[in-house]
Amino acid sequence: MSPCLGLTWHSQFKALWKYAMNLKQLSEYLNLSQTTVSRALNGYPEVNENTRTRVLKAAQDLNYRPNTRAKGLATGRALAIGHVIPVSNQHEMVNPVFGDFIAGAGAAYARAGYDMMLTLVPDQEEVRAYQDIKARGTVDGIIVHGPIINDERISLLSRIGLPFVVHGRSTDVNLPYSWIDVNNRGAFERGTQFLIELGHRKIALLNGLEHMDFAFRRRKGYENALRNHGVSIDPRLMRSEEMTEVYGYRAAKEMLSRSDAPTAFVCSSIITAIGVRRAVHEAGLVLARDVSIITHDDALSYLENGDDVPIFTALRSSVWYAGTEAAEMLLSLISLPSHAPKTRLLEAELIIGRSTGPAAT
Amino acid sequence: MSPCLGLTWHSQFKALWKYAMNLKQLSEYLNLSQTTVSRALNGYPEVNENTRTRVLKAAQDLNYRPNTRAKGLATGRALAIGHVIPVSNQHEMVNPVFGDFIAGAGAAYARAGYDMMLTLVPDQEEVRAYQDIKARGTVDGIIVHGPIINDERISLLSRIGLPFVVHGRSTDVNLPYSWIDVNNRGAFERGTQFLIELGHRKIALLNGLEHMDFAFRRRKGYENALRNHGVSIDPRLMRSEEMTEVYGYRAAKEMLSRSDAPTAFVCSSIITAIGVRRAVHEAGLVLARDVSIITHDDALSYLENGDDVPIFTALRSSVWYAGTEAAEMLLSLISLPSHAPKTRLLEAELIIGRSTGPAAT
DNA sequence: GAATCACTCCAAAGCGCTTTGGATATTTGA
DNA sequence: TCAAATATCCAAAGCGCTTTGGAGTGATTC
Repeated sequence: MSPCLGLTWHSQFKALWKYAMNLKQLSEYLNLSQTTVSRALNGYPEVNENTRTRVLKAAQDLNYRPNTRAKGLATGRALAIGHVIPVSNQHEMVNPVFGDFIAGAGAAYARAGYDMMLTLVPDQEEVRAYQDIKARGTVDGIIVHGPIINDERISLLSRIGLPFVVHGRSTDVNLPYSWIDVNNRGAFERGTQFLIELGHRKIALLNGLEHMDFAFRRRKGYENALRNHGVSIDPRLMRSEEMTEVYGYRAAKEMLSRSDAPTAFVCSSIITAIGVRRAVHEAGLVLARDVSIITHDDALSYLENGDDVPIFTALRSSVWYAGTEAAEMLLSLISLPSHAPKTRLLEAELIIGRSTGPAAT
Repeated sequence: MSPCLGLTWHSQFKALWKYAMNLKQLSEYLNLSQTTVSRALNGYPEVNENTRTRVLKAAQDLNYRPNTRAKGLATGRALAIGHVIPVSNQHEMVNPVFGDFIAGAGAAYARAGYDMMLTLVPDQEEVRAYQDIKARGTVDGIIVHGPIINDERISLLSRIGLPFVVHGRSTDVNLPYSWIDVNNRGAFERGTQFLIELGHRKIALLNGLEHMDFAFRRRKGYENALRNHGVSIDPRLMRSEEMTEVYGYRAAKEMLSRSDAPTAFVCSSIITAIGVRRAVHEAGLVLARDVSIITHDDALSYLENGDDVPIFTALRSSVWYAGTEAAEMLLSLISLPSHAPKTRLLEAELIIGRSTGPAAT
């Protein structure tokens, strides 16, 4: 049954390593019980240090790793975090923000030995999807993306008892819950005020979809600034759409063709701002002189806002950083489930770039 | 032990649903064996149709879902696909292409009942990471992203025996393996030729990092076209970097300031092309008239290349589509492991937009 | 009327791990 | 010197599921 020559075993297993080895094989190879090997690997104290090093070396040599599913079954934990991305069926769009956020979070998970699971969920099926995730037990907690106003997912998840952290917040939800968010209202109020102080009065807002909470708050900030300075709020200068380049272009083109064209634009995304810039150029106007643009900037790695001198004057907040922070909040929430919800409000920096200037008189 | 009133049980379980219920409970509730319930749920024939509908209804009502880990342990399959994204440590950049690809793949997985796992891997640790994934058995197969020239991951994965599909190919790897790729060489040859036919002779290439296989092939295509038309290949007109906006801007700005400035640019990404456009404007030049741009376009949802009339003349190939196709290839590879590797070469469309025109004479 | 068959259903083993509750040496204390 | 404490190790149960190998009905066949 068990050949005595370690070497024989060794080479035998070595040859077999493509068919992942298990604890039983490893313990037979070591002439130890599975219990002891398991304890040695997991750092329990009741195992001789010599034995432990022997076990660790063998595990290393034979390329052993515990099977995730089995470990999960036995411990009741999945060692995985889920990211649930709502997908509108009409347009299966993936906000580029998402990639950077995930990259940040992924780094944190890797440090903690957690896996990351992605689930795309059509928005009609959300309730089912979350129940599903909970019941199937594939993850220990989830990050909620793209919260809308009064997002029912929050009460659902609290009811279900699945730890979660929201990237963003949800206006009108009164339950306590964990979130990390940028101060969107404050940022847009500041940005709009900055334009007003430059003398602009006709300031357009090219916002994201306003059932999304972040966009709703941004509009509030924009409106606050206008109100505080006695500038009238003109619905004709406000748009709310998916934040594409073409959207920025079209909206700006249309507005700039009016007799009472706006002299400044506040954009919710650098991509939209790029669209606005295109319209500005096409209209034969000059940025910062004829038309000013200020935009939110998520500091995406592929859309850096210039180098030394920023292209756009911007409200900057790194979404990559938000990702790592959200991940760490969730991990600590999972390890200390009794604790109260954590919240974190990030401030956006106002970066002065080359897209703003005093209003033409 | 078992109260007779179905109602009692029902409400009892209903109250408990936040603590996911299991097969044993469900079968006790139904007064059936676990075997029968399992078979009923999984569509095996040896179960009465009445029983089956009764089981299905109860499962639905009590919100039962089989535990993924347990199911995986029992079946030996993970019902999950892994996506491994190499991350250079210096710059943790996430190519925006990735989001769209994932979205496409995710749709396919959802249809097939598979989960999606993401792993970010620092490129020094790749070998370990893949062995890890195999040994831990968390996924049934993986999608390999961002292949470089002579990518060692391919032979590693074949050796390990983990089904995989590469998004892209790897020059100099001679093993058979499954991949889906765009005809990058052909596309860039066509695009460059298009510019030559418009009379351009000084054509710059703003490529991605050329250790990446796609970028290497694109350069080959570009060079082929120049050679075929007797245009000399000028290293001073060729750049190879991470495809950001700032890269396009800087490179174009520098080149346009020369006495023998290029009259056309071939870009590897629409984002880089946007940077070039910025430099062109800033130099007081007019697109299509003074300087032409042709770019690869991955048809990203947030970076649509205009609407009716494309902004850029482009070589278009939807990465979202590539994602769904890759996913389906992998799924079929997993279900029929004996089959030979599948390969799929997608052609990029040449889209004529408003960024190209005849060379100024 | 016994044997065969199709139809339903079930008990129990097993997937690979952790962990409980000892068992067996080895030291220690008085 | 013997009991008690300590240090190591182990057998076996259990996590929630699938699946093997029957068992128990009636209905059908000869």
